[in-house]
Amino acid sequence: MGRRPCCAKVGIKRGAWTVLEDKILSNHIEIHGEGKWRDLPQRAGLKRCGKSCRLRWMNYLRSDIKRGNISVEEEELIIKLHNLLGNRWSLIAGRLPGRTDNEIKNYWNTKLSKRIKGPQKTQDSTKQLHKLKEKESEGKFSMALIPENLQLAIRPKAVRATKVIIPQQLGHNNQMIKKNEVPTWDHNSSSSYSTLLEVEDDTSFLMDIDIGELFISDVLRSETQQEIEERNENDNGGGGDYGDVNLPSGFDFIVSSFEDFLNNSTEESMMENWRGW
DNA sequence: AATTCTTACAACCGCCATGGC
DNA sequence: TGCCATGGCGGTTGTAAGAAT
Repeated sequence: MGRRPCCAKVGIKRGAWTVLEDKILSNHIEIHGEGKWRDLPQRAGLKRCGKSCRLRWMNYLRSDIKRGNISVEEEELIIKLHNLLGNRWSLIAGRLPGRTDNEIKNYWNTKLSKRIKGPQKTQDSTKQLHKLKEKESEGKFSMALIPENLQLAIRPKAVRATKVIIPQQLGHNNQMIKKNEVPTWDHNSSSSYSTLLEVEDDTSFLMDIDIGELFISDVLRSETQQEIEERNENDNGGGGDYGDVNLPSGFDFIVSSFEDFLNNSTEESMMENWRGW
């Protein structure tokens, strides 16, 4: 049994929406509210696919949509978030009030992806997984070689954004450090406490993203716009503590936390703590 | 002025997660 | 437990407008 198509393809209008169609759709949603998209066109008297109506409403007609150019601040945020989240446009859009996932995706594809060129040191998780699976099918690699707990970090697609939580930070022996508490952490890197303060600022844009949605590798490879530019200028092939990945200073603390977390945890406690974060 | 190329973005498509039954 | 409807997501395509030739 096949899947029922979202709408009958015959007699359905496609392409650009007219002003009249927009008005009909807006009026209908104002009166009846969102939802029941499949039946909406019939109820509203539109010759459109329900999915198309939803998209038009979500991406264009909603009153809370911000029109106009994307500001420098927004752009910076998009870049940061993209480094951390990859092509999870809806998650990124969730951090930019008034912007839609479609808009950000388009902006990225047409402007930012070209600007941030240079050798791609990283790939998004989907591609990573795809490549690994290819290698596996060629017999050059086995997924079994990857510890099970790390396999969990390779996820082909974003799960739905749910709650947004900032992880508590780990101190020695994985003890949680309460927010606003000066950590007793004796970190070897150039800065411990100062880095913590920086991190709190630098990650403020992540305040309501569930860190469970991030991969360790995502954190490891996150770059700020400044660093991207520096890398593009120098393009020396990198170095640093993590192979050819240039680490942003602001993430030292998080990276160290993850390292301690990985080094000092049993598989069970790891999963427990991870979910608890 | 005409044609070609590029850019920007709206819209479409297929797939997947979730929830109700 | 499985099926189905629904909503949502990310990738891709289509096309209008502007720039370049």
